[in-house]
Amino acid sequence: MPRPQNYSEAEVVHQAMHLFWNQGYTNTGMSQLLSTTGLKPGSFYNRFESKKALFIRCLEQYNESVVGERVATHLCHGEPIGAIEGFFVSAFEPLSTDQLIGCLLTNTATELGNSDTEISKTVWSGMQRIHKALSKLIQQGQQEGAIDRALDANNTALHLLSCFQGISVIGRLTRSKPKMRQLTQSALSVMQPGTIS
Amino acid sequence: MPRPQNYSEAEVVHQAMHLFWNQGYTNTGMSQLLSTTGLKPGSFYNRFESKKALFIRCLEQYNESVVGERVATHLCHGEPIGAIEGFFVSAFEPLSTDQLIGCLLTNTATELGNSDTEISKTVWSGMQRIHKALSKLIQQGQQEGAIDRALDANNTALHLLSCFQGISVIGRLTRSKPKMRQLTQSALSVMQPGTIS
DNA sequence: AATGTTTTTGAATGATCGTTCATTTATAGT
DNA sequence: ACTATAAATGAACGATCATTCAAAAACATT
Repeated sequence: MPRPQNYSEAEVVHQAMHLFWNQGYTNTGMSQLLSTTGLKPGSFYNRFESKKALFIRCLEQYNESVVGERVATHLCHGEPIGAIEGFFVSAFEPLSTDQLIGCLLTNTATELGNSDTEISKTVWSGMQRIHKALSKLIQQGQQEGAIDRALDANNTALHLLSCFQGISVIGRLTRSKPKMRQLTQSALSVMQPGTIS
Repeated sequence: MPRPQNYSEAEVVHQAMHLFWNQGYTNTGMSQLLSTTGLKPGSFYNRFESKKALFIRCLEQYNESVVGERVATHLCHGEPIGAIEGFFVSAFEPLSTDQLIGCLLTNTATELGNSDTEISKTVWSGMQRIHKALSKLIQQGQQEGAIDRALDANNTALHLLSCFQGISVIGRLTRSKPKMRQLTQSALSVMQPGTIS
């Protein structure tokens, strides 16, 4: 009976996510959001409560697809240190043009982490996802003997998460892949007492 | 002969810098800039070319006063590792209410590093200041034997700079001083083969 | 006092911000 | 065909954005 919806909601969220990823929340206007997705204002507000509500959906989608995908691909099997390296590389040297360089969570944390608690919570939950997977992998590596047992797994995972944010910042600024590669190695070196950068 | 200027240009830049530091460039509007500084539009544009021009002056001021001050205070004398720790602490546990938590350069890098090359250059020059001071201090520590001679000083300095950015991101998001403290220790641990976090 | 110079003032600019709403359109069931 | 339902459409909203400009005001010099 009703008129059918002529767009894919998932596709809209996907496209909006990439705009926000590239430009940030405030620097992405409704006009660009509408022109990119092809939606008209009425359709948009019929489906999404507001620009902010869409943004939070994009963050959730990012946590599920981008973060979730990366975690599942790199942090759930294989030799721990190599796995973590793969995780970093996937973020800073993306193979698919669909994946942008750097991290939406990093950008959002600095843009809005100071002012919007709802958004901050969503960003932090995504980061915790990474933290948990890293911590688990480190513990596993310690059991296998690949990682120094004297390290605190949670602290080390937090450190790696923080390094990830740092590389994301440097990468966004310089776009230097050599730097990002070098920084990844430095980040990993905390787990490898023998290795020197 | 001319009518005298009834405000301090340095004070205006100082106040604007703190607004940008807190809220970011895009999220700080001219109306707030004017009400905080007490300037009227005409006076503002008589003195500063544009909002962006003022922002760049704020970045330069930040590089000179905040970064320069921190570098001079913490990274130019004393025992190297303790000095670097002091540098981190000063940024994440500021004593003066005049210093905000985190780093304007970090926030600006993620907000505009992707889109504005002039701003990016100014941000990067501030970061290079930190990098150079760190590198010099590391080399000094290596000569004194306090830091492992096998480390590459430039790479290690870049790593510390990146850690600094990462802590700034995590700090802005969580405001957790224990986390920032722990992360500082983890960052320093690369230079201390014996120490374990 | 009158003059010249520069600043201050504050109203006003056009553009864009995010959002609303009345209307039209497309479908499935009667 | 007609009806009921929900979506699509696009003009329009008030608010705020950064910026401009003509007029008034304050000083040092003459």
